[in-house]
Amino acid sequence: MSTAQTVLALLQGCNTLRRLKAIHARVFVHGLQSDPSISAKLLHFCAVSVSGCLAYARTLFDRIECPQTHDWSSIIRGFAVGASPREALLYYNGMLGSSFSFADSHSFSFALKACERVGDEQKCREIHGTVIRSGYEMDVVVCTNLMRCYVGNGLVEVAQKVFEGMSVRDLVSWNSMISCYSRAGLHHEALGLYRRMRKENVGVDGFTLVGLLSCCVHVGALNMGVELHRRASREGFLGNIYVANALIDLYGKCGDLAEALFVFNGMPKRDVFTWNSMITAYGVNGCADEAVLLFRQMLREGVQPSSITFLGLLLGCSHRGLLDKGVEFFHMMSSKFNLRPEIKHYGCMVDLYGRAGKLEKALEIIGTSPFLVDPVIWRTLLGSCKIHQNVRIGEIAIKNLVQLGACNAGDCILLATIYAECNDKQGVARMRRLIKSQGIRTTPGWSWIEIGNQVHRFFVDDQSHPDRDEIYRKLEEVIYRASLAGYVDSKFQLIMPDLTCEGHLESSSKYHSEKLAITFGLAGTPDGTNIRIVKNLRICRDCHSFAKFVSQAFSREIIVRDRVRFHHFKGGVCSCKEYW
DNA sequence: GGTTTTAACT
Repeated sequence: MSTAQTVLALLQGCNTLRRLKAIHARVFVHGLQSDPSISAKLLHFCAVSVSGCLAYARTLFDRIECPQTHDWSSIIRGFAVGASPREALLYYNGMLGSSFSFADSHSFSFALKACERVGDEQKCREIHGTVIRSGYEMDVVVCTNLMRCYVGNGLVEVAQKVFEGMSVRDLVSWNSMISCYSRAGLHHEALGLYRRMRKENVGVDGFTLVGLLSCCVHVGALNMGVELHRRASREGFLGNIYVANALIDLYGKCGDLAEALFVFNGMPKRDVFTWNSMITAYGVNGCADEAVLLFRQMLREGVQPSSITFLGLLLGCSHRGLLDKGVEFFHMMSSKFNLRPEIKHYGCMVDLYGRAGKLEKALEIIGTSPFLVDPVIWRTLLGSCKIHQNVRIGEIAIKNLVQLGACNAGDCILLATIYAECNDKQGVARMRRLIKSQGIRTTPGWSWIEIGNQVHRFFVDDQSHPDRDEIYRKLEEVIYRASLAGYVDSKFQLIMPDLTCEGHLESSSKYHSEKLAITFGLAGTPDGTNIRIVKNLRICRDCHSFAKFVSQAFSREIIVRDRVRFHHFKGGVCSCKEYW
């Protein structure tokens, strides 16, 4: 065996930087430093391996007289995934200017990865141009990276164009497009892609299932999730821990705790995601006691909790009103587990104290937060002020929201409602003026309902559904039957009929989206079927009351997942016990 | 020598 071959063999088995340096010394002793295959191997190890060293890689690279394409790729890759992706782009530019080498699919892919991390939209387009000029436009891996890079820069439409333009797509490209839609918040589009995959007979793997399940969670598409669960089971993916974790999350966030627990119990191996998903599932469904029991079991089994574990626990405590327990967990984080509470944990504490009526204490928590205060935390406080009709602290909250430039119509409406409930007409008028003067935009409210595998979305007073005439006729009937059961139409009841949960101020809206969705569900599913609604905002008093009486009048269980929690309506009562 | 996956305060 020649010395060069011996060195290459040594490199093959090398797994530490110390060993590598020893090999490097040997390379010098034998005068092999200019052997291109050896320097390439050395460089690749230093730039890419976890036990490598980027600074050392840079030294090695600088010593290569005529770097070849794979040398450039290694150094670009190292920096692209490391601490300074900007530097990767500098090397990419260097490669383009070099006369010894040319860019190939690998170097393009790594440069795009760097570009995605840097967040340079212009550079992304520029690389795209070079890709086309270099004839790599049809390369599957390059296109996949282009898609990711565009989405990372907020250009999902361009990513979609790249995807549609591909002449050959492999499963990774499909999975990546699903992930791109998901990152852009276009969950419905991602689920639409799955329909296309079925039509075009593209199979699925664990990546596909996890991506799709996550989309189902976001839009509350339980039926679709159940179908994916069946498919996962049929095709042997239930042993995939990612898939099983995503299923627990799906069932938890769709209000089916029994099924979540069934998946959890069936897992031979669990990681911290598994425990966190199940604890959070209990938390969001208002089962704090179960969440705490599970947490204890987690510790008994020797799993180290993460900060997310505590978020699930705190969430559970605040929705159940377990003030002392929540405070205990908050302190336990740092004292027992060396975890620093993050801004979201402070948010939970504000919620916890606020809901319990301790608004001064909630305000104090905001003051002690070492983080830059965000709008969400003030909005949380404002929500508590609404529950406890506290004008003074409500005004502090809105002032801070205005200062942060984050005050939205929903916030103004919340405070206006507090004023109205305290019969402060001037206060209500001030809020109206604030909305007008600041040109504050309202968030349109919408509700989803899934019938079969189709998700139907309704806006307030929606006119876009093809069956709208029939839906509105049915709605009149539903309101009539609900009122026989005791429902009082809000039009005669509210102090401010135009200040409502869906944020419509100017034109007094008649039918909130959940009323339309519930009606559509009653008409479109067999008697006795549960009706599941997902809503982007909080449910308002009127719709809450409506849902209660409908559940009684039609003997249906109605499950509404609003922006923050579940309401299970059954026989005229709601699981939230009027506390939300 | 490369590409795709999960949970998180209102």
